[in-house]
Amino acid sequence: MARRNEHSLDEIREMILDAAESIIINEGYSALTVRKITKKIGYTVASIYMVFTSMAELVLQIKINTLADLSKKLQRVPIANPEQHINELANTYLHFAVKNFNRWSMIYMLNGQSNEEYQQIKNQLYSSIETDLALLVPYCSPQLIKQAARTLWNSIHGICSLSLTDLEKVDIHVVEKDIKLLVDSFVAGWKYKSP
Amino acid sequence: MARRNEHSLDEIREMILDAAESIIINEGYSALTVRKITKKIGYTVASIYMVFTSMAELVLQIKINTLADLSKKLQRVPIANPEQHINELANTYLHFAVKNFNRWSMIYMLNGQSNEEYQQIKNQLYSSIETDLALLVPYCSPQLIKQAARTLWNSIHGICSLSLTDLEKVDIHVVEKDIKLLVDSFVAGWKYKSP
DNA sequence: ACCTGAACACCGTTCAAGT
DNA sequence: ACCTGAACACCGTTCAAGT
Repeated sequence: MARRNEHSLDEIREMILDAAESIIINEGYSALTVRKITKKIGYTVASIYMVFTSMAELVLQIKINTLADLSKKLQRVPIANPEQHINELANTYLHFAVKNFNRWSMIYMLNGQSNEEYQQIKNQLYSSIETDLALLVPYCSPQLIKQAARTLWNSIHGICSLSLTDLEKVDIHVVEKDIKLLVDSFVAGWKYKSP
Repeated sequence: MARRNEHSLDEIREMILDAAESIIINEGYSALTVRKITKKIGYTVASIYMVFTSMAELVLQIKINTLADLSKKLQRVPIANPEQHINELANTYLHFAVKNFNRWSMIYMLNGQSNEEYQQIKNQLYSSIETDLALLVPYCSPQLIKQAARTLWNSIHGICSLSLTDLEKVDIHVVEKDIKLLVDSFVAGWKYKSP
């Protein structure tokens, strides 16, 4: 056997990514194995190493794709007054996490590799909030804006993360209210305390 | 072979937990295997199933022990004015996470099992903040106090979590400042917005 | 009753060999 | 050049058997 030439290497790469993604979506990250992926696309186990150096690289690519999806959703949030816009962004993040729970929770699994592209797309997530905060407190130094954006965004993530994983029986409306409480309180306090 | 009777089952259980904990501390959670644990204590692989039903149960027990350690540290934080006390608690949490990074990050690894004891000890973490918040805004309903405590604590965790894992080259002083910014802003805004 | 040895059904990764 | 088959060194878990 060998030599089928039905698909180009690029096509095989895409087939693998698609198969892996659907396994993650349907069965969760822990169910992802090389054997399951390659069986799904009709190739042998070893074929995956023609297009990826390791499982870790495949996983990183999937993480990047998920972040890209998320980033697109956030960019589509309509511009409004800053406070409302931040609340909308946070809510969009929460609902993305709920709807794409298996893909989303995978992003933050510890240990993970990382690369330039990954870091860059993560920084994008902060930047949208930065412009809102800059509008709220004019004359604030860019450095403080960056700090506030990072702090607030990490906080939003913390609420989503613990609320959705701790026990899934948490009502989503409770999480929505927690996020609103955080954003409103933080913004109000930050405005008040800033020059 | 078989039958050595050098140790009671309870002793073996403790030896296993100690060995597992030191593997996690030194090599990280991903390095933890049944074979490594049992080799360390001089027993065979199968012996672990005399005292634990599965690796998952062992891992849950270690998580509980870590949370108990953390809870003790938090309880030792001296009472001060509410705002200062919350800041001290948050800082204690951060430093526990840094010093016990491998044990701490393991607690929040998704998928994990859970039981009564685990949930109970997690709820303890919120309660210390609740009393502080109640002092800050008298006549606030217990329900809103609970919500604020949960929201703030989850936010603190989010900052620690993303800051420490995203890339460990983050300066701890930066994280300290982010946490202070969160706590001060949130508390100021929450006080202002509450009845 | 306590503990073992060996097996079972899995992993990710490698690589000589086949077309 | 593309792809395979088979092996390697691992996993967690089980269980008949030995003392």
